[in-house]
Amino acid sequence: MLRPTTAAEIRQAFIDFFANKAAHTFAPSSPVVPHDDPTLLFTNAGMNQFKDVFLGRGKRDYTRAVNTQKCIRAGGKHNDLEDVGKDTYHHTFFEMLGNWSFGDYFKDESICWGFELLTKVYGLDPNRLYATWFEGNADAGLAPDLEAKALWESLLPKDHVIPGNMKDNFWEMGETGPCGPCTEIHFDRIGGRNAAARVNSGDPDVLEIWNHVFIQFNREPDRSLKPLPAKHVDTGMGLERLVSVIQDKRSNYDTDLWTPIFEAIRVRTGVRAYTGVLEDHTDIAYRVIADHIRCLTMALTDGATPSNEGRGYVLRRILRRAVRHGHQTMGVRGPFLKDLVPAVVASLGAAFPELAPASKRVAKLIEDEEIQFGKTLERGLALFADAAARVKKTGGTQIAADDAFRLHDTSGFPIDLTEVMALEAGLTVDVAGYDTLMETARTRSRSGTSSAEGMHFPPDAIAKLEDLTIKPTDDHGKFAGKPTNATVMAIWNGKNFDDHADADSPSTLAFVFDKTPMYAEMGGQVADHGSFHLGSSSVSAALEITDVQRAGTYVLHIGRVTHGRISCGETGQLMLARERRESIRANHSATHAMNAALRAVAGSEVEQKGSLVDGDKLRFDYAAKGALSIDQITQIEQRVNASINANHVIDAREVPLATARGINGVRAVFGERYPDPVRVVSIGATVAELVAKPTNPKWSELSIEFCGGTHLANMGEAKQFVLISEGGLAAGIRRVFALTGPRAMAAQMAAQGLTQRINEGMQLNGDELAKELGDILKLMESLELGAVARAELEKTLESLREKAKQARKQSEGAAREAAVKQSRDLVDTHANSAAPHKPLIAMINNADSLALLAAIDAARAKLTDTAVLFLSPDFDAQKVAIAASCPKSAIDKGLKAGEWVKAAAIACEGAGGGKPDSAQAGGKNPSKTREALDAATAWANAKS
RNA sequence: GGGGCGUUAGCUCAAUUGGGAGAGCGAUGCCUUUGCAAGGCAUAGGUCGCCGGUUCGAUCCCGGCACGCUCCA
Repeated sequence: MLRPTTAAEIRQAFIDFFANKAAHTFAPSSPVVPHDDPTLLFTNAGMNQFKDVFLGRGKRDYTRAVNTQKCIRAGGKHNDLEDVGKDTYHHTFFEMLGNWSFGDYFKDESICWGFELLTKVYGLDPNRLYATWFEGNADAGLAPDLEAKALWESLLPKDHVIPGNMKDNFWEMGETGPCGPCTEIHFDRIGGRNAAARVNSGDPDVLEIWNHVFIQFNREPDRSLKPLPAKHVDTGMGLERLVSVIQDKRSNYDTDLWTPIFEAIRVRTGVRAYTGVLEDHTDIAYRVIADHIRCLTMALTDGATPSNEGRGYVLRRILRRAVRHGHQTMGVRGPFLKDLVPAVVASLGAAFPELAPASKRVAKLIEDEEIQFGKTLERGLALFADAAARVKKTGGTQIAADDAFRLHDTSGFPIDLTEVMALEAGLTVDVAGYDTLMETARTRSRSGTSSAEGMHFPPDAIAKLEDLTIKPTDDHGKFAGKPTNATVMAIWNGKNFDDHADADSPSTLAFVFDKTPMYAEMGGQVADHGSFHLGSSSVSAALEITDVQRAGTYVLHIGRVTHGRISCGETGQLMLARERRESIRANHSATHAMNAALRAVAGSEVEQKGSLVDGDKLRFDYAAKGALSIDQITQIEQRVNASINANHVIDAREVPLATARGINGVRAVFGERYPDPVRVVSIGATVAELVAKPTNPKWSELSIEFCGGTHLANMGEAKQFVLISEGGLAAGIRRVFALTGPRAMAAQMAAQGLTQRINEGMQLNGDELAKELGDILKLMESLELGAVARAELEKTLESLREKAKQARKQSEGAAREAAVKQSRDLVDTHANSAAPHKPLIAMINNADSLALLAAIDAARAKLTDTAVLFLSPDFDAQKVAIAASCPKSAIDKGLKAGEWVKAAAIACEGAGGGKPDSAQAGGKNPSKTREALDAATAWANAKS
């Protein structure tokens, strides 16, 4: 057999070896974005998709598996982001080859097959291989793994078999959970020597290539270890490293996994070719950009989007790092990463067929994000220029720490970027001060976090229930949801199991029953609420249930005992909150109908990204290019309501997965794994009809989804459907909210009422108009309204707004004119008086502060060298407006406007101030206007 | 989840002890020019994100909310 040499051949050889040789099932890589595990930022190990098996919560219909898993290590616990580019082997995205045994084979087969694959198939020299085994740990009560040691000594020279400690050779999944010893296979790139001492020493020429984990214990909450009944094998071998070893390259980046991508970068940017030098800036940029574009292409293909939080934020940072290296080192301007996507698809598209169809969408996402970053970059550059200018102005040479920090904190400029820019400007940066600020910001951010933990039900609790031979909860009644006689099987208080629970117990408890009619939170549908009662004629004890969760095969009913005592073994009646369930059903069925309508109206490329159905509303997220138009929203509503009016039948039934996938037009959520058989929910035809003729082209017009939720029997029960809002969630992702039933009808009524009010409002004038407009705007904010109705109302409101604005301007203008006219009369009289340079102090009627200022302006235009003070009482508002203006000659004599108005204001129980040449004030007692005039006169006289 | 920054004319942004909201570009009109490019003059355009509070007075201070950017976890 020919030795595999290219990366593609090496990958395929691994899969073929385990599939052909030892009957492993090829389990394709799960998405790099773990849609169903919120605790995980990205898929970061091959075992992620089998976590439920190791935890004892799930099963597969095979016991041996093999694949190459797409992994990302960036952000979160495993973060290799900062190291990428600096060395030969850190990557944000990489492939992990792995083989698994679920309670099937163990150490013997795992080690021997591994050795055979490496030496016989890949042709590695056994004399360059080293293996480590777990030496044991007395403190932890762990025996040495002599079995692994003996196996290796039968395969390798004895001095190539090395003991290892807890840190290197004992693997734990988390604080608690499955764990066990592991054995690592290392390879010496140099050869012809004994490199045992270099193993695990950080020498890049002696590297770990394959880790075999033997899961045989469960770490209990009390830190003790309990042997597992079913032992598992979990192995992982980084493809990029393996390829470098087989291709005899000293760096992962020198293999055929990277060279085509480097070439694409060279062509696009026009820089010199990659030379593989570690410290060289251009070569660093090559490595960073190549690594990051692989990571981005894969993550975006699998449904992630760059955003400002969570995994989306990690991706945004990765993209910006790549852009920065391109700009700074390679001198690229404008979006360029997007042009590298085809190179990644060409490189990995055969192994991961999902890449090619997504490539256009991915390139667009990347381009949008690059453009967006361009804007932020410009703002930051302006900030930096400002900071640098300030430094130079004061003759300094160092950018201040808080400037550097602000650049980082508000514009996302990493400190090293600021340093480079400072260097170019002939400056340095106060990095030590920056670090201090960074640390205080970090602690402040941390101190703000408060963790409120919900009901925790660890895997060992599930195991204990199994030990007590408690049967899985029978939840077949959840779709019918009828009151059910159920027996209490267990009561979990968050830490232990109790025999009974009393009303005076303050804590929230989780109850396990033998059967239940309640729906546990799943698939975007919230849990039922309900209650459990003991006693036949009168209720002797009651449990109020506010949450229902699944834990393995059990259903937890979470809530508190409201009176009496409930003990294990007792039987009572379990009922769910009927009305709430009804509206959840209506909302869920409407979600399906809307999904189909959305696809019909906005095009088949809209892809569901998630949904949430509760008793109040339905929420639906989907990937799409742009916003829905009002017209499209109208069409969607019409389609769903047409289905309601036609009273379409809704049917649900379990169907073998293969059959179900064959139904024309069936919809499945991106990245979701489905059980077999899978439950199919269809609207407009029964599942039996679908299965009878799966290829019928008519089906593509119906709503057919895989779904485990509760639904109506007929669409007519939803009564009415109204889409209330549509908006963007992140780039490329839209979110809509909608209502059904009574709430939908209420939204329509509200819209009608508002339309009428707006039309009637057009008859109003002046203050009444302004007040009505304010009331209407407030109502529009607080009411649930259809998106279409809202848009129409906004349009209608436009003219009302315009009218109110005109009315306001007109009344302001009229008041100003009246004030100005009075002012002119006063000025004429004053100018013709005996002492035209004496301060003019007078009262104006019906002038607010703005009109008063206009009156002052008018006076100043005529009496250029006379101080003027006007005031105007308003008895309705219980206010006195005061304003004054003083020419330079008066100010020189001490007649300052600010102090002048203050004197007048104090006399009418107010206050005020302003600049010497112009000032405003106000009084609170208009009946003292006379006193204010007198005070102003007296004060002015004292100054002249 | 928590922190920081921001939201001012159609666009890009100014505006400090809290005291009459500005520039540039764009728009409109007029002028200059054989025409173009351009130039000159003038004009319009603002609930200073929304709501509340403090104050005689809030774009500015305080609190809440919305949206955007950004950092930390």
